[in-house]
Amino acid sequence: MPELAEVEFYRKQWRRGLKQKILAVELHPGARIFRGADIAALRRALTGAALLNCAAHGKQLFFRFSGPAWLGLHLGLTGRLRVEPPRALPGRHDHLLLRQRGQCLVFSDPRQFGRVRFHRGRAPPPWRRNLPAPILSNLFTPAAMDRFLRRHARSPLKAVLLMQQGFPGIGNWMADEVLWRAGLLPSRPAGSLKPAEAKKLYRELRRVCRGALRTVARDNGDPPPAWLFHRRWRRGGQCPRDGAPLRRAQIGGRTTCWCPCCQKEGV
DNA sequence: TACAATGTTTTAAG
DNA sequence: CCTTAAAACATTGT
Repeated sequence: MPELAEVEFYRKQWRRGLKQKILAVELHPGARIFRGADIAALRRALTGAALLNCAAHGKQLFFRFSGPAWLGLHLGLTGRLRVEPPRALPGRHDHLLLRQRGQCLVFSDPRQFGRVRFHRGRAPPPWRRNLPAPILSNLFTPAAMDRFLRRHARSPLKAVLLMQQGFPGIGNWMADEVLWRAGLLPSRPAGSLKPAEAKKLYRELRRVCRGALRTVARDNGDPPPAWLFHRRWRRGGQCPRDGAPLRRAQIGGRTTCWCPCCQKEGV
């Protein structure tokens, strides 16, 4: 599920627990999402601690607690964060519950591709440092994007857009949306773009991120009606721009949707 | 039934 | 050491 904007939406769910103490931590010790994490230390440190800060970076979520202690969450493909009444009972896929006075913060993930990380100490944990430049930050420059594209010059554009080291927060539907709006075939080698094409890719990339944040992150709703998003899974889906039947294929290991009419091979 | 699903990580090959 | 591609992970829904 979660790409950039959905992750931001889920961050805002748990944000409702800011400044409040964790009265109890409940978790499923064997759950796969805890792989590699020190569960005993997590439980010990967070019980009685206050949630001081929350931040989203691409698809990653960071929560800082008094102590100090850090919780890193990745939602994988099916992870969600929600807020329940204080005494709510955990459902089948609710693997982590942080009970507070006013509410209970819940992390659920049926498929468990998601992940929980824990770190104790004042300094930010290793997994919180040296993160790639956020796409909407001023560190994400056209030159930086071009460098990344050239570094993966032989891979299809679609696959490169999915790389979190270069495009943090971009996932399957956002990548298709960006390429559709930029008029670029997903199968184009990333190193084959002419300057004008790279410029267009950059602009549409930022536009899609902004648009998704404005709509999806607000209330977990849908992107704007004219976006490819609404047609891409539909059988017999048509291009919102020219009505041409959409094509689908596996590119970069993922199902990819594009319009053969307005997304062209370079000269 | 069999396959695919808004994602990473590991493994292996070039 | 770097890039690239494919398989693996676990569960649900069509």
